[in-house]
Amino acid sequence: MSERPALSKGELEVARAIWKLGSATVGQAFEAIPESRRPDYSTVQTYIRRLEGKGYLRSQRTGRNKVYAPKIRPSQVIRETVDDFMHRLFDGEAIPLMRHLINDRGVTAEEISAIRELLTEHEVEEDE
Amino acid sequence: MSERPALSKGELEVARAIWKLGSATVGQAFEAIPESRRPDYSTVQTYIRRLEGKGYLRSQRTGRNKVYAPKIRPSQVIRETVDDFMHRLFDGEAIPLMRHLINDRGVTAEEISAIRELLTEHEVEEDE
DNA sequence: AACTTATAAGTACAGACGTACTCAATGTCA
DNA sequence: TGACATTGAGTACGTCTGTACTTATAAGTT
Repeated sequence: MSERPALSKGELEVARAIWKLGSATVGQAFEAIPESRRPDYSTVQTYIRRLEGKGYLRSQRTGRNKVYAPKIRPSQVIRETVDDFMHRLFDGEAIPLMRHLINDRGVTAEEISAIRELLTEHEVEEDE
Repeated sequence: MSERPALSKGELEVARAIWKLGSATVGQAFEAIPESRRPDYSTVQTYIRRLEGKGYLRSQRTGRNKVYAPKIRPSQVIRETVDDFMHRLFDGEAIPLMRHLINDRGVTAEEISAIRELLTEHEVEEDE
């Protein structure tokens, strides 16, 4: 089961940019990263190279360019990443994390309603 | 604000052990880590040394022993850690993370009720 | 007092990571 | 066609991290 090395922070940022675009060249990924956090072009290049090495992306040449796309579904990567995090900080249990999010942080009334809706939607889906 | 270096995985595991105990010697922290994940005693020692260096723990001698205790409130560290994570994976927004927890993972009916209760409790508190 | 054990303190070391420079090749526009 | 921009590929390098060994010392035990 999933023995890819985990994503580092920098790699994750870049991977997310590519996920959002669907697929992208280094330049496009670079542009897609918010300027405030954007590292050097060559750094992005390095992250992408490593991402491909780790098995998260695959590439395909188009003329002289290389287009990178997810090799593993982003949703799966996200799930694994959240799982790992939840294990490390909350013994793998969702409820304590939820409790933290709800209590130890300023949740607005709207957010509460939003969450309630999520719950209801989820229940309905489950019923089908 | 908070310019401590972040916790590494190994450091977090050990820090959590100490948090749970309130304060502890290296040996006690070592024992408190589930055997399955427990590294060498000296590794725990190293993590603790680094935790103190990073400013997360402080120590106090008791005879020939050293007792380590949190220098920063665990709740704060947890908040910062969750925040950082949320930023890196969900642009800092709680709702998408919640949505993920609720939808993209098997939430049981009981968990849903539990979450509803959390929400209600939170609202009540807020009203006081 | 000698032996064993726990703890402290220091050192080590490879691999991961953040970060970027260099150079070469290809494409574009004046 | 010559200069500039973009991209690819390779290289570099210090710090952080996981992981542990070693040495010294203080305590408790026989």
